[in-house]
Amino acid sequence: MEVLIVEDDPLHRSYLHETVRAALPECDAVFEAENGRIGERLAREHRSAHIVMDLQMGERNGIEAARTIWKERPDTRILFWSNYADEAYVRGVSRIVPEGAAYGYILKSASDDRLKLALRGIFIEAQCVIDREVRGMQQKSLGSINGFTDAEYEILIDIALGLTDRTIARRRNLSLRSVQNRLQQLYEKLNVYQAAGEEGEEGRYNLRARAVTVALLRKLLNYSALEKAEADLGEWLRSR
Amino acid sequence: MEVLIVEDDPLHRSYLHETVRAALPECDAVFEAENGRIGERLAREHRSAHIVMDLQMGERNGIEAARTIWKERPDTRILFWSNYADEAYVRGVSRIVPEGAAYGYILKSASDDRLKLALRGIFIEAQCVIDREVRGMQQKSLGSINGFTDAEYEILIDIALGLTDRTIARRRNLSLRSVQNRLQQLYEKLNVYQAAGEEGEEGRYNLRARAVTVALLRKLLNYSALEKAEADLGEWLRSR
DNA sequence: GCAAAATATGCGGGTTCCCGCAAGACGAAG
DNA sequence: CTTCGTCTTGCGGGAACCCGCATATTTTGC
Repeated sequence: MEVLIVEDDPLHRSYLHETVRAALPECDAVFEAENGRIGERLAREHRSAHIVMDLQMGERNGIEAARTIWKERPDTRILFWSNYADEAYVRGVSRIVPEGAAYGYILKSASDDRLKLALRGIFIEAQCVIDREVRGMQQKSLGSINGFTDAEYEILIDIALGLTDRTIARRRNLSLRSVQNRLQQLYEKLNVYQAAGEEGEEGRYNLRARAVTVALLRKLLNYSALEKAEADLGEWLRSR
Repeated sequence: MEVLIVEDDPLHRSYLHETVRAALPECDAVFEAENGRIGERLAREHRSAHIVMDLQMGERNGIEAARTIWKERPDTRILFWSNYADEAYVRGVSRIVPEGAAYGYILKSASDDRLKLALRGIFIEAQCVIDREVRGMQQKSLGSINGFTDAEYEILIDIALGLTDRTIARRRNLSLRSVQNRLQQLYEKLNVYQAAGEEGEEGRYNLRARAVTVALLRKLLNYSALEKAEADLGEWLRSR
């Protein structure tokens, strides 16, 4: 068995290396990549079937790397090992995992044993191993109470990018009023109406801008999600 | 000599410990704290004069911790050791460093030797040691071409928080029109006017929201800056 | 298949935002 | 003192935003 490690922090990389060696005696070789781009290349060259990957990397982040890797080999098993359980990351990952693929999501704050268990579970047993904290996020992002629809998430991204209502309507093939409906829906869910305060005039917010802030503070959105959204937008703009 | 380490990642913490021992043989004792709050407490208890600190920590980030520490003992020497050179961090740090204090800002990606040199430079020689990459940011944030005035930065934060023009005016003791002037100034500097595109109507942006996005993408703003700004806002709201 | 519920559209209006124009305030040079 | 540059404020208007109300259209559950 061969394992590929994709992680930009040298300390974490060598720690992962040791842990993989310790948890998987059947492992013959361990390769290391220090960012997503190199990770993609090595995965292609070695036909890697077992990958441990950080999500937050400078050159090319884990989600993008995983997407292209999975596009080429959907049965690759990937363990994401990340510092954060931001809803933006969790949503990003579950968006791209192929049907039936085995994968995992473990926090860096997890213990040695949890990590080792996850390594064996995913690479040997083909299970899905998701940390408790991350699991909570998944529930939320898939609906139910505090959850956000795809439609709501989409419009959140659009206003976060700074698009006008009209532009959003064109981009999503909607009427102006529908866009505004979704916005109202979003404002509702994000609790942006609270401090508007009637005639009190105290703490009045610009709903549109406030919604983005609240989403950021709640980690519904984060830098890497914004970055990706911006890239998508650029592509769309160029295509017309 | 005693050194206090404030860093939430266990791997980085023990690496720092070793490096401090290696670089500073005259060091008698090393204390460790795993977040800003504990760091503040230990600094107080041990009257620490030499501190190495991460900026990004869950419980209480490095900038806040440093501020309270420096408030109690302005001659404390602090080496910030961070993953990022975001302008938001750099600006945050240079805002709080006391007159004449010795401090440093080293990136985690720097080599062993750079870190050791910085440790000796700051703790023994009382120099200021700022990494090249970080230095670049400082130039920018202090004025000149691509730089932002305090006024511009302030209004950027206010719209990022989602305040209305009127609220901003009250908060900053300005007239409505002045607020809007500063906004125009900000839009100018952030290059938000480019894709507005005349009658073409293509890619028209909501300037206010777009400005925040651009600032985030350029790392003029980041999560921790937003978090702090939100706390400040809450305080101001309560005070009236 | 049908009723109920959710979602999408159009219209009209009040509010906020964005900004050109012009007039005062203040400090820095000359 | 004058003049220039920068900052501030007021006014007015066009555009965008927020949203209540009423009407299609689609989806869902039975």
